[in-house]
Amino acid sequence: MSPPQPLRTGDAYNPDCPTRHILDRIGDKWAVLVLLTLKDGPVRFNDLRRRIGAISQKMLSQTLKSLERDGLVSRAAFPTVPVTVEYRLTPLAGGLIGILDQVTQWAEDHVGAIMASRRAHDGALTDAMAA
Amino acid sequence: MSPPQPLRTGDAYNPDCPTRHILDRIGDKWAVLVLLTLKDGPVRFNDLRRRIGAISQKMLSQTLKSLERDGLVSRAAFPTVPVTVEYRLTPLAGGLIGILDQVTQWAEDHVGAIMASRRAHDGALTDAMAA
DNA sequence: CTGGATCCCACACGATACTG
DNA sequence: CAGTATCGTGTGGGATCCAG
Repeated sequence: MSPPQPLRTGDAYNPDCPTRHILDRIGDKWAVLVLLTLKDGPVRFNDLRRRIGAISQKMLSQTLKSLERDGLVSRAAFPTVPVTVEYRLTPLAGGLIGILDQVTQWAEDHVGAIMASRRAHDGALTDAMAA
Repeated sequence: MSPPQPLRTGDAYNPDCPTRHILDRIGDKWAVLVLLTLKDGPVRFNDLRRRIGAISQKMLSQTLKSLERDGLVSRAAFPTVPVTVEYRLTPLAGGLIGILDQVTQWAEDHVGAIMASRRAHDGALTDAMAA
């Protein structure tokens, strides 16, 4: 079960491998939150801000720009009186959302076990300290 | 497809929600890489280091500790002459690995489209500058 | 071999102020 | 409303040295 196996196919270990770029994007907490928020349809800038709540406008703007650059989000501006801008997922992002949903589902299903493990671990440490 | 729907069940937006903790863990680049490396069986500390390559021993140690605390990885030390330590996935991590595999698979499948989007985007910018 | 402890700095991120 | 620009800082994380 642990053969030599020098390096896997796509090999995400090599920083050169573009797969790492995607991993980094998934690793971006704000990006994931934004994608999830856009799941049910187009949302305007300040709406996104309010929905996510904790995000600063700088990070939101920055996150949206990088997501747009990656072709995961599209931007549409309407020349209304105060300008209106809508963000929505692109078809490309569709498949990713499905996976992200699985992640959040898994998280909801197992967060109990994980928190329990943390308490057990921390408790063991505390006990060791007391001993 | 875009009803009011004030807030989703688990609501990952609220920092209080423990689901966010899991998201943050997934958001940890090194943690994901470590989990993926452990997928095919137990691996020793320095083996992990070499396989991942770019990681510093500090981050590896730190990542392993937090994964162990979360009950996703288990540690086994053998009192051999130079001490030997093996890390392996716990059953709890099993389901997560499946999802992580989907992520890497998706990444491999769509990295081309994403890189193309980036080039198109950057090219458009460059053109705008030149104009 | 498996880590822990320290030093240190780049940079991610938040807060604030300003523009179209 | 939808951003951009600037500044200050907290800290993630690398490099290095040391210990069991």
